[in-house]
Amino acid sequence: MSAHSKKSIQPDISLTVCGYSKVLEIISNKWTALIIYALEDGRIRYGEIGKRIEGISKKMLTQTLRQLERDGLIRRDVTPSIPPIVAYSLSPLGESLIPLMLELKQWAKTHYSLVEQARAAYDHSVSQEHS
Amino acid sequence: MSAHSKKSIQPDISLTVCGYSKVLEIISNKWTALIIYALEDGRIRYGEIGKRIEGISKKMLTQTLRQLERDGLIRRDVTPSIPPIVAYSLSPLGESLIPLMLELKQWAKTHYSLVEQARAAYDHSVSQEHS
DNA sequence: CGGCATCCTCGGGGATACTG
DNA sequence: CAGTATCCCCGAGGATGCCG
Repeated sequence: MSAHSKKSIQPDISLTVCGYSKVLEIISNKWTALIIYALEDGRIRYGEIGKRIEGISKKMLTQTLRQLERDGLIRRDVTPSIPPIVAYSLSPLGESLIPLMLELKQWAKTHYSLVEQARAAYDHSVSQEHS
Repeated sequence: MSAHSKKSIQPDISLTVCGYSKVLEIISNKWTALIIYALEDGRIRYGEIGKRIEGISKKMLTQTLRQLERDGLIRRDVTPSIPPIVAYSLSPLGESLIPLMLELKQWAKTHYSLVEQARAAYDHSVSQEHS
């Protein structure tokens, strides 16, 4: 290969390799961030999470919790009473995400209004040129 | 409201309000992080981005670039020659994301192997209990 | 209470072809 | 070169119902 040396550029950025994407793959599901947020305060029961997060269904709550558990970010403790009590809490690995998440929130606090301005300006200029 | 004070819990975590989610909504599209990564080195042409990112189609490249532009994170400079030259670069707002992204990468570097271990352990224990 | 099983919809995103 | 325009498919995720 490359018998002719036109200096062909090889891909050097890949979804499965890029560190950015690997973390986002973990925390960017629709409800993941919300659940982590709910768990920040400490140990909390299944039902309580559902009540605190607006609009989440039991299906997605369970599914997202399972994923987080599988990734080792949260712990699931079952008290086998009737009815059962199931409480979730962040694992040490999960807690290591908190500083990261706080900076996400901080960025939003200081920059999100600029994003909204940019969107408004962009949409306006686009609608103008189509008139 | 709350005529009866059973201390009914109100949702206090919302997709549209949570700072975590607002940032993730911006940077968590499939190709967004990769493109930001490609732009970190500085001004770069459309075609070059496509060549550097493995597996991206022209459609998704254009579409993701448009979103980033709309959000004010990147700038698009056109030199109207034939053929045209279009170069993209991070805006100041986009550059403000870089420290955040670096920490995402750093977290992956130090913790991702633990996530993989947790996944393997979880999958193993699940397959065990179904035998 | 804390799930799991189903069904269904909607849109993200891939493949391909055309264009100024 | 730097895009549009179409068609199409698959899977995330919502709604609903049943269960130990």
